[in-house]
Amino acid sequence: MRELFHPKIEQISLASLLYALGDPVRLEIVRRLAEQGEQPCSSLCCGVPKSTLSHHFKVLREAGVVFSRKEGTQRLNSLRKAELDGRFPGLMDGLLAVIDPAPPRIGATIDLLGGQAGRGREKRSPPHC
Amino acid sequence: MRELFHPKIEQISLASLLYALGDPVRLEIVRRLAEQGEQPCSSLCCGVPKSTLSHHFKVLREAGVVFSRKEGTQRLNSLRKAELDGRFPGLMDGLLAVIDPAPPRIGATIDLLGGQAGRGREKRSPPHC
DNA sequence: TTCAATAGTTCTGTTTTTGCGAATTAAAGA
DNA sequence: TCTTTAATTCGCAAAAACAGAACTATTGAA
Repeated sequence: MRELFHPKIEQISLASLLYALGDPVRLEIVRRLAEQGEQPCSSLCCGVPKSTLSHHFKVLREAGVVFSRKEGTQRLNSLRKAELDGRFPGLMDGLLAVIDPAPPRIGATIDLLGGQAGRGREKRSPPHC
Repeated sequence: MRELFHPKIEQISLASLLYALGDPVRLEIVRRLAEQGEQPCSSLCCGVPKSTLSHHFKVLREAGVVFSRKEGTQRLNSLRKAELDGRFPGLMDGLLAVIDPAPPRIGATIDLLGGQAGRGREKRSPPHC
């Protein structure tokens, strides 16, 4: 598990940020990180294959949305909220305010799917999660 | 030029909206519609092939971002701002506030490109622009 | 009415992404 | 060292993006 690439916050464009957020799975990840703080990938795996989730985290990381640090055998991800707030004032708060929380199933693992659209591309390279 | 499909505003998801906005060309289109009001596709064609632009407008339209009406030989596009404000309060304003305007070239056609990332998919079908 | 011009769309082929299962790597602990 | 857990990478099939070429619709002459 090698160290991961994190773009400098001033390098990220609004389009690439929105692109990263334009997927229901990734949006749900962001919502949970905002709500629950730092989380390992594994705590969000429900309903999505690991390899796919790894891809989504990579997209989020490369778009500057999340920061990942190694911690033993897992990787802890957190929102780069303060940095994003500095780069795009008000954007994340406005966004988090309108994310409708995925229907909560009491005490259960939550299905990350359910949204209806949003896929995309990137132009960068390194891996993730 | 047949009539176009416009989703009901309550049908659109945040993810699909963000997906549509997650492309530098589309983001620039949105910025200009917000700034200049209703515009034909042709007024935004600079630097992007017609067929590609048509695709981008289709994505925006199907994501509920723009409304298109026929007017003679052209199609006039406008932001569905009020509806979007109703569905996702504050989101578009927050977004428009942080779009950095493409470098203005005085009196010239503006190159729509220049951003660095953001592509995506959709799950719908009908055409556009 | 017929022709030409303009605005957009659709078609088609190429390239890029995505999503997922399978195999792999890394770290931690018996 | 062997196992378990966590996550990445590989490889393939399906989908989408892009852009050029061809097509359709509308307008405005001639």
